[in-house]
Formats: sequence, C-alpha cells, structure tokens
Amino acid sequence: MSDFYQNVFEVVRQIPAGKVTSYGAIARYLGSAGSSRMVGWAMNLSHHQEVFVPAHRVVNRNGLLTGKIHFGSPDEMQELLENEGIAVENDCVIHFKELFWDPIKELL
DNA sequence: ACGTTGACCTATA
DNA sequence: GTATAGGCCAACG
Repeated sequence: MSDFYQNVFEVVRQIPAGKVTSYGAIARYLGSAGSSRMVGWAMNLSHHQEVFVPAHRVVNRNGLLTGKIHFGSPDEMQELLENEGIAVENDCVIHFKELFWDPIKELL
C-alpha cells in the first residue's frame, strides 16, 4: 500500500467523533493539493482495510454526502453521522462549517 | 495501449 | 452569485 493511502487512512482515523472534514483538506495536508480525487480513491480502498476507517466523516467541500452510495447502503453513512450527533438532511451536513475539522489547523 | 470515468477542488467569466 | 472550464492521478473497460 502506498504511503499516500496509508497517510490518508491515518488522518481520517484521527478525526474526532462528531466532526467532519473534506477531501481537499486532507489532500492539502498531504501536500498533494489538487489531487483530492486520490483521497476519494483512498476511501474506496478503506473498505478493504482491516482497520475501521470513519469514511463517513469525510465529505466534499459543500458538506454533501457524495460517497454515501459507496457504503454498504446509501443510508448507512447518514445513520453513522446521525449516530455521532451530526445532523444530516437532504444528504447535507447541517452546521457543516462548525463541525468542520481541518487536519492542517487541528492536527497540524 | 488508449479512452473514459471518478467519494473533488480551484479558478475564471 | 451561478455557470463553465481546467486540473489532478489512478483504476476500469
């Protein structure tokens, strides 16, 4: 496994419960700014990872749950988010700005 | 081997 | 403020 994906999984794993982040933030944190799509591929591989990766805490810049369809069930992601106290409506994270967790600022 | 697609983001009009 | 274009790199057909 490339270090890139491993790093992505590690960052995603460090996301606190009840918080969310965006692909671009992770990509920028890894230094591969602009390659946010690779983060998405990394999430795709997260299912194959043995360790649990809270991919449901990762959403796009708009706070839209674009990758919910890649879960076991499209509703599973929303269920997980609501289970952590994150309000989700119309596939959008409510108070996304407040729940946003930037690895660059927080994790640094 | 080439072309298209994809869990995206930034920039310009 | 919305709309369109370009870029990025890897996987799939």
